[in-house]
Amino acid sequence: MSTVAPDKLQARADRKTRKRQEKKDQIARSAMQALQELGYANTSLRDIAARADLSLGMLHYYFEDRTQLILHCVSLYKAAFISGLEDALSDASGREPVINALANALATSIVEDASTHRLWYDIRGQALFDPAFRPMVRELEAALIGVVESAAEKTGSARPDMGEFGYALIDGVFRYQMQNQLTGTPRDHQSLATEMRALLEKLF
Amino acid sequence: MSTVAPDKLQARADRKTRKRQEKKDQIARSAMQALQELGYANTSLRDIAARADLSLGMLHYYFEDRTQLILHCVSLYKAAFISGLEDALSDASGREPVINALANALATSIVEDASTHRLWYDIRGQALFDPAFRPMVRELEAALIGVVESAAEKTGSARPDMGEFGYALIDGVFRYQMQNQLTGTPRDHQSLATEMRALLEKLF
DNA sequence: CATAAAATCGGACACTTGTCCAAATTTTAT
DNA sequence: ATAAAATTTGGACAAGTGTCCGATTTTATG
Repeated sequence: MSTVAPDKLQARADRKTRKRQEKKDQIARSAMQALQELGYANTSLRDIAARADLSLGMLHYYFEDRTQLILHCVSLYKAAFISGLEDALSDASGREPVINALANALATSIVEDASTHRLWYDIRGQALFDPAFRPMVRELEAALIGVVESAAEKTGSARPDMGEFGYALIDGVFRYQMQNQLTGTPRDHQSLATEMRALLEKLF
Repeated sequence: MSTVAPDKLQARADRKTRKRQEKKDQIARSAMQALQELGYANTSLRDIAARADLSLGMLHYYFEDRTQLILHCVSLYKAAFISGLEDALSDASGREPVINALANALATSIVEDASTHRLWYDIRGQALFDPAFRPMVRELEAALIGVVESAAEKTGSARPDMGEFGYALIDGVFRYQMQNQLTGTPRDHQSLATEMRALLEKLF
């Protein structure tokens, strides 16, 4: 029989799993550093371990395999990017403010997090070949489509297929901007936002 | 001194290099098979050699290294895709015919060559990390931007930045269609063309 | 403090990778 | 027919990969 109350045991177990989750997140953040820099194809577990100041074995102590670790990274990316967009949108109402908020949020993300998005596009590309990544990609894209639909409603331009179609268009411009930012001529926030606003004005 | 005329020597040399080029193309076509199926990250030179019914050493006899071989594949893809689009456009004049021709050509390519485009998107993503691929990606995208500009002129809607902006938009929809075709619910030619036409009507 | 559990290390492992080369074969030219 | 050149082979090589595990250290618990 146990010498402590069941609720206390539960509390302990929760603390344990929460601590474990935090450690996983911390490892994933280090992993994202490496993946952002080197790309999916060129990042080894040793690269990740080095950046996390951890031994190789630890990675397998916290993650089943390489794929699970990378999926955890994408999960973190999703949470950050989506909630950022949703926050930007939630503060705005009315057509022009909504368009401005979205354009500004996207432009800011290009300037500040271009190499993080580069990693996302890399993983999304991998999902075209490796089914293991598809559910996560689908989840993230569904959330992005939801953001577009939400913006469409706020601007009074909600239509069937607006979410998917709008996502594809915005993503096309966003990706191209990211590519130019990293491998071409970097542009400032205003220029990026203006271009994105031009698209959103036509879309919504 | 030589026993044959210089022009004959020249002709021989040309035949040699042409034969060599054809062999390189043939190897590259086999390589594309493997790359289309497995993706950049998961395709080894042994995978390629197996599909080309060639020994491993042959690949290095014809190509300096793995990167050069893959670049040759992209070069072949470029020639085929771009000239296909240019042909489709050259036969059309007037706003609606041009829009229809472009929408149809793109939709046909989604239905027939989705996995080839998947490879292109994979390589384009690699270029974000590996500078060796960037010149080729730039070249191909410049050609695609040129196609969009050409279409814009034919529809009388040429504007500054129309090429880049239009390319980004069309690419966003095209890529999303390709992704759905391969990992989601495949659609028929008409449905794809209708969606693309809807975009082109607004763009031009 | 003692003990059990969790965390961490360091290295072994089997396998794959791109590259390279000496030798053998085939093709071409004289 | 013969020499030279081009092509092809098969395997060796070192480096790198993901995975796994026994031993050790650290942490939490009674």
